[in-house]
Amino acid sequence: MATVFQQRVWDALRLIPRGRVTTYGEIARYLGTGAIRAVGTAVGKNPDAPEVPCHRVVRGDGTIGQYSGGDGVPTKIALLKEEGVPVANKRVVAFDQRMWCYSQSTTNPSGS
DNA sequence: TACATGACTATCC
DNA sequence: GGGATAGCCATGT
Repeated sequence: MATVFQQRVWDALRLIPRGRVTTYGEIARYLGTGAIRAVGTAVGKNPDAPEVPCHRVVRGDGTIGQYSGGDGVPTKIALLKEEGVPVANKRVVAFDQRMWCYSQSTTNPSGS
């Protein structure tokens, strides 16, 4: 049984566009909470369905982190590469540029 | 209700 | 730069 918290986390994952990645902290902030640990737990308990790109979630420092399903981390890396996100040494290449920010989709990046 | 666990992050050595 | 410890919130037993 999935809790509301988990459903919110999975919903946030669906907002991540293909070829882009985000961090657990960003999701936690998007949900309006600092439960980073809880976010990671929720993501790990996701049904692993293609509707929930859990592989697009990496750690705050750009490392792949962990993954459940397939061969684990190797599968996560493979999926990211397939979407156009190069990964080297278990770390996202140009992570800072591929980091997805929910704020940029709700606010004007150009600012005032 | 209380304790232990976890796909994390930040700090200290 | 790398390894270990503490803090954090939600979940499961």
